[in-house]
Amino acid sequence: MVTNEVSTDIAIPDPDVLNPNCPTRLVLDRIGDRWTVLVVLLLREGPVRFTALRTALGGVAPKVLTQTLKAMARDGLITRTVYAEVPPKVTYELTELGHSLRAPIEAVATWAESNVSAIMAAREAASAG
Amino acid sequence: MVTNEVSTDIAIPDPDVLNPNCPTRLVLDRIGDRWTVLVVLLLREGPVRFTALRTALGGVAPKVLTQTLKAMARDGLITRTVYAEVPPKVTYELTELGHSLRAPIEAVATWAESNVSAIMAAREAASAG
DNA sequence: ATCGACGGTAACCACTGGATACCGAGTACT
DNA sequence: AGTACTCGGTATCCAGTGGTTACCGTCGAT
Repeated sequence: MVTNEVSTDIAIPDPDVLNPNCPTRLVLDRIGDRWTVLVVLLLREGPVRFTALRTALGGVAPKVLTQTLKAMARDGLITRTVYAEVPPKVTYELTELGHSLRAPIEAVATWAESNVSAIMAAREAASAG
Repeated sequence: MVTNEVSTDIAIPDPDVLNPNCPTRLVLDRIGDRWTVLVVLLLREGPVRFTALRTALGGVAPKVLTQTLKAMARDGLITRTVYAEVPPKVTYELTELGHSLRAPIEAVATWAESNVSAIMAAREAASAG
């Protein structure tokens, strides 16, 4: 009586990412976030300041970046460090959990880089035909 | 005058995913899409019909699913096959490109499944504190 | 003649991402 | 002394996308 009563239309494969009621969906939502992936990539080398992130991301609205960072911090992916200085200094850094996310994210990024041309070609063909 | 004048705040790492002007961003947008990842996962085993997808995804709005599938087809990730039957039958299937996306996506999905508990814990701790 | 299956489209709403303006503390400049 | 500037945001408003519900077209079964 553990996970026997799967009564949906389709057989649910091993990973329950596909189960709408599973919290893994929340994780996918986070990763599906427009900026989270990029932020992880940017924090690879170490702590980065708010404005540096903003610049590197190419002009995200500050509100949105704040939202993203807050959500990531809440989920334990990054830590936020405030320095009692003026002008203010705040840095963000990957936690261990955040670092563990690097590998999968980099896999996706690498795929993206390798296959952009194919995708662009398909897109052109679609709009041309 | 090739790529020597990196004059941003931050050093831009090898992958130009971080370059806002690079089409890789488009790819990330596609992957960042709420449903694309799930669709790829669902199409692993072979062609699947529209309604089956819809059911398995747990009640996506048909409009949104159509949008997602159209975008994926346009980008060469899946093919759409219409059968001249009644009632209508349409199946979607991963292309070779789509299959190549499986590995990175499954890496992310696996990570999600392994780390949901940690994330949920962090989230609880955040809301409790 | 009507209903139902399937794969959508049409019209409408809500929420989130985005752009812009502004703030507050302190320091350097004039 | 007054002003401008830095940094890390918040406040306000707008747009675009995801989401919901209703409906369509075809044809076989009832």
